[in-house]
This record gives sequence, C-alpha cells and structure tokens, in this order.
Amino acid sequence: MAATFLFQIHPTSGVPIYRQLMEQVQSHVHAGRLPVGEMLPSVRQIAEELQVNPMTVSKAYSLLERDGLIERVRGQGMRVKAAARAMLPVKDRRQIILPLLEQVAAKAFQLGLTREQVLAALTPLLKERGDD
Amino acid sequence: MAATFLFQIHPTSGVPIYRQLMEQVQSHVHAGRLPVGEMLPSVRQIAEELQVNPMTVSKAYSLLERDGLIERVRGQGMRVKAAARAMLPVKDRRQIILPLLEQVAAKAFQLGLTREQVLAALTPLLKERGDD
DNA sequence: TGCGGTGTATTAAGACTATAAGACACTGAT
DNA sequence: ATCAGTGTCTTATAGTCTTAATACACCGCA
Repeated sequence: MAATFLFQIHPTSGVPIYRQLMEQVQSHVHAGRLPVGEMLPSVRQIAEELQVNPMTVSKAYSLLERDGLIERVRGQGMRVKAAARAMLPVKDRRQIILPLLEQVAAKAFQLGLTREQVLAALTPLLKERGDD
Repeated sequence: MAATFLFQIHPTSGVPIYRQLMEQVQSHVHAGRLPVGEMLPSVRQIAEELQVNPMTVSKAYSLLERDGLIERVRGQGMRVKAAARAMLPVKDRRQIILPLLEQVAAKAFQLGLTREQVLAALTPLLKERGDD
C-alpha cells in the first residue's frame, strides 16, 4: 500500500521508468519521507502496484545502490543507507528541484507567459503543509 | 543563427531529442514567436547547430506535420500552418505549461518544500517582460 | 527442514532512439 | 541546364528500454 503513495509513473513523459523511480526514491530520502534505515518497498511489490516489470524496478534499485544511496540486505530487501542523508545537506533540497524550475522558466518564456501568470498557475498546485 | 536561440537540447533529461524539438516548436508557435506562414529553420541547419542527426530533426518535423501544426513546401522547407494558431486559443497557452507545473508540485511535495520556498526559487528565474 | 519472502542473473524478444552515408524528387535562382 | 537548397527514403549499425519466464542464493520463521 505504501508504494502507491510513494511512487508514481508518467508513461507519456518519455523518461525511462527506472529513472523516474530513481528520482523519486532520491527525493523521498532527501525529504526524510524515507528515513535512514527504512526498508524500501520490495521489487515485486512496486512492480505489481505500478504494473511494471520487476527487473525494471530492480534496475532502479541497483543503480541507486551503485550511487551509494541505498544498500542491499541479503534476503530482506533494500535499506536507506546512513550516508544517504549526509550526501546532501538538508538545505540543498532546493537544489534538486532547480533544473525542473529552470525548465519551467524556459517554457514560460517560450510561451510568452508573464511571471504573474506562471506563479498564479503554480500556486494552487502547491499544497501547504505543517509537518517536516 | 536563428535556430540557436529557438531550440535547445537537454541531453541528460532522458526525453528523446525529437520530442524535445517537437515541444519547442509547438511552444514557439503558440507563443507567436513563430508566426503563421513563417518558414522553420531547415533540417540540416538545426542538425548542424545542435550537433544532431538530420533524420532526428526530420522525424520531429514529420510528426508535427502529421499533427497538423506545420506543412511541407516542396523544395523550400517547412512552414507554420494557418490552422496552427487556431488549434489552441491564445488564452490556453497556460494549459501547455500545466503538466510541467504539476511535475513541479509533485517534486516539491516529495522534497518537503513549502510553497514559499518553491515560489522564492522560481520567481528570480522568470524574466519580466513588456511585450506580448 | 520446509516455506515464503528478499534481490538478482539469464536469455530472449520486441520496440524505440539515434547515427551514418548515400540517394532521390523537388524548387528557386543563376 | 546547372547548382544549391529544401525534406525524405533507404540501408545498416548500435545502443537503450521494457517485458517475459525461469532459476538461483540468501534470509527469517515455523
């Protein structure tokens, strides 16, 4: 049940599934939504819920392990490494979303949208939160 | 020289080149930056400036022609169709950027960023303009 | 010792993406 | 007619992405 809320695939984006998964795991870890030591949803579980091949999920996990973000616990699953949070200071979470924001700015410019129009369209999409 | 400012490829995004080109042509047309009747940069010209295979550019053009956005003029090149602007009301340019904004919102949520943090990061990236 | 749960390796197939080099039909201007 | 400029077709190669079915080694627990 957890994976349903943790991960979401956009099939039409053109971005490979395994890369979408990688980015989302990374985001969740850096946001603290996946705490250090937490076990990740199993390969088969994610594959089932997202209707995706288990090997595709496994590929994402393998690359994340190579990057040192998570570690494999034999017979149990994947766990968020202790060094994962340390890899990126909490303050720099903003840096992760920067490329995406730059993309927005470029698109807005191409479309001839004003700053106000963009902000007006984005604001209601951003949820206000109390936790964290 | 024009294509340099009109098009820009992000090799690391995972999105196919021909799809990046399609989206940007679409944006430029809907923004009026490529007026109806305007000739698009030639396949070979774009291919040269972006260091991309001509067939890749041709593929983007072909699909755009299939979508009715541009038309082929034998021996001359591709031209923005008259029906192109009509396909999307000017007011709905905002709709084009919506999926991207939703992506931003999702990412911000995953990262645990507040609304203010996102807006503060985005605002300086958006150029203020007088035309339009 | 089983059983069900981990991630992974293997092999195969198909679709998609991109590149390369060459050729073609067409147009406009010389 | 010639030439340079259009987009496109063809053939071939290479790499990536995804799926499928099967099997393996490992762990925790009964």
